[in-house]
This record gives sequence, C-alpha cells and structure tokens, in this order.
Amino acid sequence: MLQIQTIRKDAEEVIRCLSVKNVDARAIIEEVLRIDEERRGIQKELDDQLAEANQIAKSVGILFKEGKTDEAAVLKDRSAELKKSTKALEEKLAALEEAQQQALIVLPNLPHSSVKPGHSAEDNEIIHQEGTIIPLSEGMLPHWEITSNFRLIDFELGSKITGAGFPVYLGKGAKLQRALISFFLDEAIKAGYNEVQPPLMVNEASAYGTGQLPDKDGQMYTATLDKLFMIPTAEVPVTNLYRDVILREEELPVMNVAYSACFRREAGSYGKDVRGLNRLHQFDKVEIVQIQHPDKSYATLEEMREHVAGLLRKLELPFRILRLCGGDMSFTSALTYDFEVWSAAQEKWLEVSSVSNFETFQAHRMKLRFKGKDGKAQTAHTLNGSALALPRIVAALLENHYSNKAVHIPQALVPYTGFETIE
RNA sequence: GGAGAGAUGGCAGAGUGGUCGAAUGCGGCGGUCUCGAAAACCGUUGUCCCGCUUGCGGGACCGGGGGUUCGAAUCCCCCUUUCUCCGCCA
Repeated sequence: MLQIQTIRKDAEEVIRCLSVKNVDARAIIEEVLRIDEERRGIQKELDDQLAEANQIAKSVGILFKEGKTDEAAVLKDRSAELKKSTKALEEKLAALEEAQQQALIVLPNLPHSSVKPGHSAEDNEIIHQEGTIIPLSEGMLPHWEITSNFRLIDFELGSKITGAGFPVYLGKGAKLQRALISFFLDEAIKAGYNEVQPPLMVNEASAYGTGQLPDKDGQMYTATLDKLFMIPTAEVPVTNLYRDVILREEELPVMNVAYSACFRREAGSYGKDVRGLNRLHQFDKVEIVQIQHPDKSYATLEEMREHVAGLLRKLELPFRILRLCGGDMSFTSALTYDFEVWSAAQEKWLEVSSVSNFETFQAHRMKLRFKGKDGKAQTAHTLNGSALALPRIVAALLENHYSNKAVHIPQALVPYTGFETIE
C-alpha cells in the first residue's frame, strides 16, 4: 500500500509514476489529500479534548480522596460533556480513516524508475535469451498428445471428478510432478532457502497483506462459510508468516521456499491458450520468497533471477527473460522479470516464472518491519519468484525432449524420476 | 461438538476500579571496572498517530470489538485464539 506520507510529500510525482502503469490516479490522489487534511484537523481536536478529559479524571480521583465531593461533581459534568463530543469526533475520525484506507488500497505500487511505459505484453523488453530453439519438424507432438499417448495425464478424468482445468496425473506423469517438486525444492535449499510447508487456505487479512485483495477478488476460490481463500500462490501464506512482525536487521535476508498447490479461477480466460497444461485451475509451484533490507533488495532480485535461470539450464530448456513494461506489471510489483520457455510443438513462448520486487508495498500492508542497530523500526522489502511453476515446464519438457517416440528426461532430473525415458 | 481455565512489553511474569504504558526478573543497548573478557555495579530499553520541530508536548494501544463509569489492563457482553478434560476422528 502506498503511504500517505509519500503522497503528501510529492503528489504529482506519484501521479506521474502511476501513469507508467497506465493508471490515472489524479482523482483518487486529490481525494486522499482532502481526506487527510480533514482527518488531521479532527485528530488534533479530538486529542485536545481527550487530554482535558484525562486531566479531569485524575483531578476527580484526587478530590474524592480529599473528600471534596462538590468540586468533583462540577468536574464530572464537564467530563460528561466531553464524553459526548469526543464520541462524535471519534466516529468522524474512524469514518475518515476508513475512507482514506479505502482510497489508498486501490492504488497500485509505484514502478521502479527503470520500468518503461507500455500497454501490453507486446511492450515487454526481452533482456536475455538462451538455449537452442529446435525448428518444428515431422514427429514433434504437442504435449497433450504426448501425455495422452503415454497415459501421463488424464484431463477428461479431472473434468469428471472436479471440472476443466483440474488434471489427473498418472503413473510416470505423477512421478514426474513429484520429481520436479523435489528438484526445485532441493535446488532452492542448496541456494540457502529454508523450506516451509504452508496452509493452502488463508484468511482475509492474509489475502490483503500480499495484495490479492482487493485487486484480485474473483480470481481466488473462496470458502464463503468460513471466509477463507484457496491460495493462488504460496507467496500469500509464506509472506504473511511475517505479518505484524519486527525482525532484527541481522535476520535479513529471510529466505523461504515453499511447494504448494495453487488455485486460480482464471475467470474470463476461457477459449484461447487453455489447451492441455497451458492454463489450469489447480497447479503445482515452488515459490521462493525473500524479505530483504531496502538497500539490498535489487541485488537480491538479480540473484533470484539467476537462480531461476539456473533451473531452466539444468532442465535443458530454451528460455528468455523479459523485463515487464508498466502496463503488464502486477498491481503490487515495482519491478518484474518474466521467464518464458519455448514450447517446441506449439511454437510459442510459455510463461513459467515471474520474479518481482515489491519494495515496501506488501510490507506496509502487513506491517512487516525490521529494526537496525539504531533501534528504529523500518519497513522491509519483499520479493518473490516462481522457481518454478510445473505445468508449462512439464509441457516444454515433454515437447522439447521428445524424439524417436520417447521423452528423454534431462540428466539433472533423473535422480529424482528414477527413469531416463518415457516411452 | 461439550465443559473448564487463560490471552499483559523481545521473553517470563505481577497487577481485580484512580498519578499504570504498566512492578520484578531475563534478554538487548550504553557506561564504570579490566590489557581484554566474564562477573558485579550504574543507566537505558515498545509501536502507531498528531502538533510545534536536532528536542519537546499531546493522544491511542495490556488478543479484537462493543458497553458500564468522572475514571477500565482491572467490571459486563460478543468474537478470535491457546491450554486441559470429555466426545468424534485421518
């Protein structure tokens, strides 16, 4: 969440930054400033009255002890008056605070200064590409044919028991899932991350904390009776572990990794690009999450980017890295790198990871701070990245490593699968 | 699901209506002593908001919300949560 102090300091700059994300925030910003001014006036008035009331309460106590009940009675009357007016002011203040909160919470994070404006995925900047792109040739198969031929995944069965987008993994297909999850977790642990296994459902406060609410309401599955949300990513529970926490500076960076199933309604995305594993309602993902000192968070972002690149190299997949333009960046992000792998038979790039620095945006929402040597609490930076999301990796793996009517498992993964080929 | 007992500062733990933002201990930070360290001793030690601004003043916060009272950590109601016992159960 943006801080009122930031807006107060330079509202025009905030408006300019948000325009990079194609958001016209002027009306909201002006409203926020108007509310803020009124709020501060009310607060001053209220505080003064409360100060008087506190003073009276103390005096009454002393007067009673001294037996001066008449004098005390006079003060009591004044106190009763104050009670009425403070109550009115308190209600007014609460309403203004709520209004300010409601206005602030719909404003997205400010993009990093390096983020270029742009309107769609077309405007993203390709900053890196590696691996060999095999030209489409005879014998190549799209992954949904491979999974069907070898009985790795049954999409229809998933439709029957749950619905479209909930595949059932079978035999070597299931084992491949488990192998990838273990591989990704182990690689992260080697890189210094601590493994966490979080709940798959979170409460409302957590959904607000990482910014899924109110922005992505409607994209999450909800258990309405219990007011719980199925997590769209492990980012939500793992980052919220540190909600309302003040860390010691020497505890930074906090590095956590979690495997979780992820649930997304993907409302409005039916039709294109949903074939096979391209877009699912439930999928598996290993997520890396860091909490870092503001001075070091961009260096950390680069490290995380390199970690993800390393995974794709070990899986021998051609990939590219994009720096997202303002228009394609998420609500909460200040800077995002997307990773895409080449799908040989579909002849297109598939997004498999998104690595972002949220700076203080999430941390402010969840009051995540750290305390340095000077004893002052300071808001931390949060970052996260997929390392990695399984379905499209599986798709690319099957398509890119398919030859002579067999899928050849990359060497790095064989210790995990226990088999070298699927045929 | 039923019954009972709790929830207080980084931690432990006092406080059952009045100068309590809260005793005490531990921990942390600074200092004295020491070649240095330990011990001992002295001091200090929460978060947020508002106002004049290197500092000071005011306000809020004792799980969350509401109420009683001139005055609530303390009394009442609701919620959340933890523990113990019973029931059910992977």
